[in-house]
Amino acid sequence: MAGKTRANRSPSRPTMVQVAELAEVSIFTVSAVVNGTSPVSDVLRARVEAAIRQSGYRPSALARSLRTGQTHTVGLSIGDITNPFYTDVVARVQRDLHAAGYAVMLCCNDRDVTLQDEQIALMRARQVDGLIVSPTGEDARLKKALADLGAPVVLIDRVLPGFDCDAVVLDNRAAMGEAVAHLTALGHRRIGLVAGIPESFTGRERLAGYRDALARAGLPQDPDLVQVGSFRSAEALAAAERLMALAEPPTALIAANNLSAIGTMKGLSGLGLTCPGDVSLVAIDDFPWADVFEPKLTAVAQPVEAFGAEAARMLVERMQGRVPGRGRTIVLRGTLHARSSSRATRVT
Amino acid sequence: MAGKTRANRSPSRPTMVQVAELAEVSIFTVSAVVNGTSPVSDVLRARVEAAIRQSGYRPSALARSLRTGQTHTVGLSIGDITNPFYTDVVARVQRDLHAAGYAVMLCCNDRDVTLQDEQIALMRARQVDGLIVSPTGEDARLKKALADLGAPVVLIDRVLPGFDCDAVVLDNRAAMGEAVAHLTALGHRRIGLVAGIPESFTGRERLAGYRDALARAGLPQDPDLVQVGSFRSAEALAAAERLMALAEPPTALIAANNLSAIGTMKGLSGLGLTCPGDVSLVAIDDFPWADVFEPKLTAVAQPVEAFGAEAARMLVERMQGRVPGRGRTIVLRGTLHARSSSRATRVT
DNA sequence: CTGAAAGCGCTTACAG
DNA sequence: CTGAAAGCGCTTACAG
Repeated sequence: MAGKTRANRSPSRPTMVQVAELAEVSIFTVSAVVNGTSPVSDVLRARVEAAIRQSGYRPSALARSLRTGQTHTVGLSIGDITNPFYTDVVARVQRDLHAAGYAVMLCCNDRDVTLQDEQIALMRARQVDGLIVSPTGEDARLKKALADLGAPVVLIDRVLPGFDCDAVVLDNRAAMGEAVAHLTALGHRRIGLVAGIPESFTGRERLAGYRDALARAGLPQDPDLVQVGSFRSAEALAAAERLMALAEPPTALIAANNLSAIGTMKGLSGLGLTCPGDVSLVAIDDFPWADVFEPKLTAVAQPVEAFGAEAARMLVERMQGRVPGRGRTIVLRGTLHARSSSRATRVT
Repeated sequence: MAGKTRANRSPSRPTMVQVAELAEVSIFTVSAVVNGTSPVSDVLRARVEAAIRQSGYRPSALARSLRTGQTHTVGLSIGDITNPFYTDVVARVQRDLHAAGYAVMLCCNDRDVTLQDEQIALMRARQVDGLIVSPTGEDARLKKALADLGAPVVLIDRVLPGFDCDAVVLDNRAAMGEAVAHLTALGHRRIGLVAGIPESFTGRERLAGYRDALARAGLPQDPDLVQVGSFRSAEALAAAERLMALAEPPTALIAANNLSAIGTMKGLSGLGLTCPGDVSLVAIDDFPWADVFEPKLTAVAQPVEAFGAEAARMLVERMQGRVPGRGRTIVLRGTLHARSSSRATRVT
């Protein structure tokens, strides 16, 4: 081991001018070989390359961006990275965008609209070339902030009514339809919903999907069977408690997302109820460990990789100006994984 | 709803010069009121503020950074955001750094050393003011890249032998010690380890902690009882299979991290073994759902929030130049949560 | 194929 | 308290 490497501020890194002087060429020539933007004779090229190696020159992305107006940086704004759905999406977006030559700036607003506006302003100031956002709320201020960005925007998971741009969303109604159909096929007739945020696209769509599916199955709509869990564990816990406290409690529950499923399970165990013994449970969103721990959660898995890949692809297309015109919406299908948390009712 | 807001490239945003012209002052005055960097008379200030409002002027962080040499951007380089430990740490780092006025650039290298170097080079080109990194490998090239950064570095989770900088790590030996002590107290004498990466700081420390604890308990060191799971689910699955295939299989297993625990559980269920019926299991790293699904995983929880908070705090101190001198290492303690995945041996 | 020069949008000594 | 001007490190017409 060659002694300790010490972290220290480098004493002003070499600039293009210095490389030019070293190589005894003009700064233009240096730029031309660095960027391959203009043909350079072999002699000069060799001199420049030697000078670069010798000086340890690295171009300043900052200066380049100021000149070109492009930062090759993309903003990624979500509510909560801790939600496994977003974690997976972020992972894929980061990977694909890096491969396409873009860095990603991550912002989590924890569902705080003000923080969200602030973060978008921050990304605007830093002149991101594009933005992928899973919007919190549907405020006019948000839409204005996005429009003012002056860069293409791709929405993930949620659509923003009244704002035209690319988006990639789940077929929420179909996903909910599968969940309900799975349970009715098992004989369930009272199916409770631990619902999402009513003010969000996903919350509304999943609720609508639930209602549609009940209707298709010829089941009545009982408002008591829908309790808002706000896509959060603690709220879902309370919602599950309310559902199971009904005079005629449901025999099955649907959790509107991953965190709701955990909260619902907590609520049940707090009440001393077992799943699927006392109630069946189906969730929208899958977990990597759902196959392993008990009850093995029946879930409608979202194609998280596709979410990230499609969002990154569409954004890159827009940033490169390859796709003019109005926003495109990609609708992805979920996949039901039937496991042990849902079972047939005893009396059919 | 006032019609659709259309996402479009703004036709060149207003500049400081334009604001100055509008307000009929010098560009210096505009800068002074924008940054509060120099006192300005009330009359001029009012004119400037009006001009800013009227033109919708927003300063360019890019131009400012080029001048000042500070980007107020921090790099965050980790192996895999999908690992819940890093997810939580990233969440906290992002929050604290944003509060301190820094944006964060996220890079995941998926344990690819080459990709890691590339991403560090990318962040260097973008002139990040600092870097938080959970290093993949301990290569000399990596240490050189970090030193060349010319900005303070804070290590998370892993220390880099031969590179002096701030770091925040778990007391891995103590954590392992607690896991082993918990199991020996339950009467276990053959305790298998689904070990981490031998070439990493955490892998080595946790293994050493396991060995020390066995010694303290007066138990023999059986090399067969240590199988490498590489901190990954698939490898851990195979390691668990090897452990349970021993002539004299262990009565308890320790998984070296969260993903190893999931892999170990998969391995067990593949072999038709139950936990804790056939084997007990203790993991380093906790899960938010560990209290809810069966078996409820006994785990040594890492203080993930503290990891993020301390790393962010130390980096900010360094970036502000408040703390000169050699690297500081903060060692955090884990907390054992005894749950149902570990139980007493039948014959004591 | 190569160079001298303007300019991207700011900040900041230096004068007044 | 205010202004004119240099310069951060690049790219890119414009000439030759």
